[in-house]
Amino acid sequence: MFRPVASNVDFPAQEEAILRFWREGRIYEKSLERRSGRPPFVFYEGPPTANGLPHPGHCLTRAIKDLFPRYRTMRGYYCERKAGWDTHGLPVEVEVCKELGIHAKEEIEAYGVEPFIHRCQQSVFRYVQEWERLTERIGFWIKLDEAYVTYHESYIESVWWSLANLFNCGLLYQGHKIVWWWAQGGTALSSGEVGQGYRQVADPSVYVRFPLLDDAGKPTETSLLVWTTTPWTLPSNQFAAVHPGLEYSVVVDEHDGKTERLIVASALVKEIGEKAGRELRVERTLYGRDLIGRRYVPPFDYYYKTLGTAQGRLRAGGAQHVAWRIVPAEFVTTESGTGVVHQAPAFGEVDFDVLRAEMARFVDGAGPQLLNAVAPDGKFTAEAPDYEGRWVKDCDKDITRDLKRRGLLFHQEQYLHDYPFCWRAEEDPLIQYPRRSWFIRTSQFKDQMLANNARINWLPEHIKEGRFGNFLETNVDWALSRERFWGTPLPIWECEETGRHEAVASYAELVAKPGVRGTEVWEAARRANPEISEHLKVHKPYIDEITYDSPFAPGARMRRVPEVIDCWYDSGAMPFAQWGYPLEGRERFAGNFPADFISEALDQTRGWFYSQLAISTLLFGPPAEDLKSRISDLKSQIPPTPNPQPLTPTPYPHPFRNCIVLGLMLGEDGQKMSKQKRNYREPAEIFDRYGADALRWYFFANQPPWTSIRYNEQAIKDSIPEFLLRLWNIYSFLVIYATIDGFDPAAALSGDVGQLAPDVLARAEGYRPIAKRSELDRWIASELARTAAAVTERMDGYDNYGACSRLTAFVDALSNWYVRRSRERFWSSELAAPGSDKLDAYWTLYECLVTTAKLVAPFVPFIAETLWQNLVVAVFGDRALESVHLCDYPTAEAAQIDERLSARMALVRDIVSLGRSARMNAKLKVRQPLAKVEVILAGATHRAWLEEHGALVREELNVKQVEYADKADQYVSYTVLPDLKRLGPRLGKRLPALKTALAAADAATLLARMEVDGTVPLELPDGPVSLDSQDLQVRLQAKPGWAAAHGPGAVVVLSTELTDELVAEGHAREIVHAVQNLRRDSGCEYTDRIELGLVTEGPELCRAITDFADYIKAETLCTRLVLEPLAGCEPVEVKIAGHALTIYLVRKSS
RNA sequence: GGGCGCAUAGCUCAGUUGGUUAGAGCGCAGCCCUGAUAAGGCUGAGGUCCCAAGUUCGAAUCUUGGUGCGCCCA
Repeated sequence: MFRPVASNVDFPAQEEAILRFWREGRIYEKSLERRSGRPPFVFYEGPPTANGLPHPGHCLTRAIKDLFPRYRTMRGYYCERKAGWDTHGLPVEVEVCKELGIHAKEEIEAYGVEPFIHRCQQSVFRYVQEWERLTERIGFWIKLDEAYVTYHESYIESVWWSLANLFNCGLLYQGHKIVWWWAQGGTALSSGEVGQGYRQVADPSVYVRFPLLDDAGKPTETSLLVWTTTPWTLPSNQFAAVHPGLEYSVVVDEHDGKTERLIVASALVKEIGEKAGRELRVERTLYGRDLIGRRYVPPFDYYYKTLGTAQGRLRAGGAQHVAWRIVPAEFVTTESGTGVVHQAPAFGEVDFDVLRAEMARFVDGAGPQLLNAVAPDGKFTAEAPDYEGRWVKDCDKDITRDLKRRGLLFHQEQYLHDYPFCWRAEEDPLIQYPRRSWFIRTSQFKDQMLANNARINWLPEHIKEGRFGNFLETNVDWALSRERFWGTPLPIWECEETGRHEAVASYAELVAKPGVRGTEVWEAARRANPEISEHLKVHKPYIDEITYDSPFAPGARMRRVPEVIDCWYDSGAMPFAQWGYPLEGRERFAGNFPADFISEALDQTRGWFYSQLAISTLLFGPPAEDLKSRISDLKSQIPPTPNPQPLTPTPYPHPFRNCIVLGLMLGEDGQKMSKQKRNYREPAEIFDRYGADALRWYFFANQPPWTSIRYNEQAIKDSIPEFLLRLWNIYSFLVIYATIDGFDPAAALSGDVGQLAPDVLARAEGYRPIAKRSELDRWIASELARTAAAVTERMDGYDNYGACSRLTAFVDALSNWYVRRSRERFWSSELAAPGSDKLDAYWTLYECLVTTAKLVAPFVPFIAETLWQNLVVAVFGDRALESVHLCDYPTAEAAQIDERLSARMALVRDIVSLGRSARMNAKLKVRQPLAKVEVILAGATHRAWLEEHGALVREELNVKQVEYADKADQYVSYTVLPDLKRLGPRLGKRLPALKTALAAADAATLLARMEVDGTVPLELPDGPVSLDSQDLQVRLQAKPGWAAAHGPGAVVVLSTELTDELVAEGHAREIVHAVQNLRRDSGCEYTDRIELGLVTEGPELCRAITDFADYIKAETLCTRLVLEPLAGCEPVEVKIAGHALTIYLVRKSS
């Protein structure tokens, strides 16, 4: 038999027990084994970093990542879930630095790269236990002990293989990148670090003349007026930028007896004149585009004197001067400055983009080169001899003075703005500075990435064209390298003599190189400390020690470049690197590419979503048209390696087909979740208080997953009574009565029952086909089938929210209509004999619960398992599947869907609800029986059926009689409304006229006509219209003066007339109610018998007691009822219908 | 400064190609049940759908502009 169900259920404790069961029973593994050989459903785990603690936001990610794989597994797919950890990157280094109390790069070097790396490796799993505990506790089934780890050798070698491929295809190149640079510390800062260091400062603001040249190259009287707040960048000036669409003015400036002409944006003429304290007269205007290409003289001639006349050949044909020209730029505005922007590409990212665009116009090598008169230590180089060796910011004053001396300074002032400083050395301003960096030529694959993106199913959809699509549109080459220590080493070796490069695809390939040396460093380290991880072999500093003979110059050595790579590349490579492909795992990779499903939060748009798409498109997509021939050439030149070349192109989309982009979770105060603010509760505590199912249901059922939600503990708590407890109560109800009645499905079914599918149940002794059971049973069976169909459809479309709302509605229907309406069937003294209505009720409720357990299993896996364990395993033992998660997801039994019955029952529920509403308005308690209700229906479709089911409504509304009428003009007024959705497209502008005509017409006449003819002609001002029955909707409204309530489909009118007998019955019910309260208060068991003495002065109450004595006795389990006091008890006085009633209650026995 | 998103009841959130009276849960008020009982149920009050303009026969929904908030980028 079923195990008894505790009345006060402790979900968290129960979940812990289920977790033990899953673990010990290897249920996850078995769920996979059952599906082996079935079509795969491929899931990729976006690797979290385990060097920080997980918070509730991570719970959402892990819950969603569990939901769909679980669902698909039940739907028959084979869905492996391999965990992964992201282990590289700056955050790890920062953590270690904190421990060591150091900051700067050279401090790390002083500490020693080798011990530093060891510490990094040891710290990456600092919180892995917390992560693993969270993962298991929330019910995320994923293979943690076979997790891929981005610092492992096999993973790194996969990454190397992919980079070598890109290198060999010419897609990896060295260039410059402008970074925020801490010159004193000699290191670049991440954007996060830069963001922390902004302060308001006053910088010099200078307006400088750049004299224009005429076509012959001779200086003119006209100058560009250029504005900058960094005078120290002027020696490295290369261009002046204007907006092509902006209007500029040539202004005449007369001062000190001189006349000169300046070019500034028209919008700024007045402001600049005011600053200088002079009247600037506009001579003429022109557009920015008219200026483009004009040459000028830069303020310093350090480079100009040698390169001033240099020209280069253009790709488009012809030649042009390489620098000191006016160039177009969209970013130029008139919000500050002059509208003409000084360009020093070495010291500004947008400036550098301008340079890059200019370079691209010239044939290779013929265009401008980057000019940079500043060394990495922030001091001028010998290229600016006047300032050599001085910190750039210290030179601002002298530079300004020099400009003034040479008559180039137009105006000077102080400018207050926000400028970043180093967060660890507050006095050091950061500068933008070019660093050499390795790039992936992603911009050449923009179209391919867009085509790939177009095929991905993004949820929500706007990500595709919005945030992600826009990001791809503005794609720039991926700056891959990092001048750091803890990361995947860039597998490129450089010839110390020629500077030529070679990429290495694996460790084996490296050590097989001719004349290889340096492997002994690692071996010695390993001997000295056998504890150190094998995987560190391919990391700095050991890998840097390995050199080999250069193939490019006899006698020269190949040495690794110093950089490591962006850790986003690591994670983006996981589709193949998680298997160690191609050295290992070729079949695993082939069988798991692309992914069917991934999900991460919105912040991964430019992170993991992009890195995966970019790497996959470059490696596995069809190559860019203009690269095709080049790549095949290159491929033929690639020396044979043990590794295969990229696969044949894989059709888009890859590497993922469906992606749910989760919203960000805010703290309870609407702020970002933050450890300092403590605006959230630790996940472990949530599990202990409410349980994982409550949290999961809150995530799945309260909103679509992509809405950014405010963490709301009350809402988590609420998912217990709203869903879990409601389901639990139904289950508890069944177990209580099944135990009393001895309902035992296992006794009725022999042999193996598997997952207790409908066909198996049908074999059970006493199980009648559903079609032969009562209407209520058929109704709930229909609801169950409809729910299964709807949930499946929604979940196939990755709509967990829609699926949950259907499940909620079903559980509500089961609890608040099926069980409530069936209670008497379970209580009846009838035996649960074969063919009996009682047995039908048991089988129906049992089947509903078993199927519901399966339906909710992916969402709330714990309660589903608990139900299955008791309803199935406890009785069938090993004749049934040992876990609900091994079952197939229920499919809708089409034969059991009865839409008409569902509609009818919905109508009954509406009518009952209306009746209650009417009672409430008339202040007639449900305990007061009424003689009659009249129900007026808007349509006759279900009337006959309803009339046969009067008992339902009678009981629910406590009335003696229900009458149906489809016309009842006395109670009801009719309104005939047009179906706008139907008529709108047909009538368009004539709709208002139609509405007026309908309002004016007599509804009853219209309806009568409709009944006879099927159509109604209507005369509108601009001609006649014919309406059919579907064009019109009838709305009923209760006329005032009746105890009535109206809804869309019906009006319910109460007969409020009370006979003496009805009143007496009402009183009797009140008395029963009072006695029952007293029974409870005096601690009676349900089965205790009592004796009652009821004493009252009120004649009506007396009559009620005498007339309904038997009823009162039966309801209250009373063996003796008298109208006088009883001894041996405390009398209790209550007031009923205005009269005092004294109750003497004596408890006898059970 | 740019991009993307969000704004609906006191709170947390739904609202399905524009359609008649905009929904749920919680909270609140009133009531019911007392054989699911340390539960459960019913009914009700509560909304200028952020503001403004536009498109349309009709706008919470589409367009434009604005305000506020969040995220990403600069």
